[in-house]
Amino acid sequence: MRQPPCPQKEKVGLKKGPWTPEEDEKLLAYIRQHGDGSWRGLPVKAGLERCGKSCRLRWTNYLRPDIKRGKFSSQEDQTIIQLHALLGNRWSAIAAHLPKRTDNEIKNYWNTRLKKRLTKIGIDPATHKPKTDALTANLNHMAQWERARLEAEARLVRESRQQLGLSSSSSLPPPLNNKNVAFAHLTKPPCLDVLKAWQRVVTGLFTFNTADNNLQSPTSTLNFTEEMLPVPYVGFNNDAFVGNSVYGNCVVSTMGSIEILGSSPENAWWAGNAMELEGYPADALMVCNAVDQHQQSSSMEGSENFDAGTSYATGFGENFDAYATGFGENNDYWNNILDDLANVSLSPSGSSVF
DNA sequence: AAGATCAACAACCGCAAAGTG
DNA sequence: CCACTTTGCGGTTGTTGATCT
Repeated sequence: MRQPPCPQKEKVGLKKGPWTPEEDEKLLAYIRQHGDGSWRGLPVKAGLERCGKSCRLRWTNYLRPDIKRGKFSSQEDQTIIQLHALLGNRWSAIAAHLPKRTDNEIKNYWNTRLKKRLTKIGIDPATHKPKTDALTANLNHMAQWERARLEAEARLVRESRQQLGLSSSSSLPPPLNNKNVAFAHLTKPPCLDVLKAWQRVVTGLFTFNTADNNLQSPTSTLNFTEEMLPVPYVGFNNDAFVGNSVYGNCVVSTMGSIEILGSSPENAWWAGNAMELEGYPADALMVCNAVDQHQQSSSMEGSENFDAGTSYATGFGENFDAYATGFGENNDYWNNILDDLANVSLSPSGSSVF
């Protein structure tokens, strides 16, 4: 025979709903004097018109002195996501790894924030796998962007030709003077053939090497063949990637291997479907559908979270819905790009890379 | 300014396992 | 072993304040 969930609730006069400060003080005073436990008889002894279960919940989830309240840190966010990928909705087990946080608080935080955040970036919070429809949406978004870029590029090429006195139908490329090189820099960021890049993701050419869909441990290794990953990828230290249920910081850049390590509390991390673009050197490019977990930047331009010194990045994140670019400070890299561009024709479309 | 909607959080409910006499 | 109580857990709902229209 099962007891009712709250044995005293049949009695009239038992209070429900939010606790008042006076009730909290009564409960605290009683527990200070007698300790917790024996919840059934506690309310009467403590002078509370509550059921014992309600008192226990209030104590364990709110009044206990060893509870930390307030904003979750990015480190805690990461831990929760990692553990949820591993353990599922076992909130008490997750809470055991987060000192001073209650399972109820973690559960609420997951349901109201983290779950939405993952959904927003195209990760199914139940499976921790990318959602196909989200990938398609991203692809459409990026296709629009690519189309706009090509149109702008074509327009600028037409304008530059007009300025140089060439007819629009001329098949001859304009002379490569400094002006054209400048245009090349502005209108033809290298290797932005994102459609092909994303196609590689969608068609699964670039797969993580987790045996199943669960995170096996806080440290995993992702492997690629050289063919899949023709350029060494330099992970930005303390960047994190979310993909195929893998979370962690990408810190290794050896050919064909990306190692996912544990988190770093003081650094921002990025969640998204990230990949390098082939054909450029290790410190070249990445496309990242990103979320700034620190929620401190409304744009990725100039963001210190990217290794801006050597990277060109494009992405759209939680706090903004437009592409932003972050040109680094490493002029050598961009000078090299300009040198490359000086050696190719300024055709209005197409990339020299793909 | 007022009502509607949303987000965040606290609390409740039901179930099950563990404990006790 | 049984009947009952206590405790723990996870899903869900209710409340409140902020934001939007």
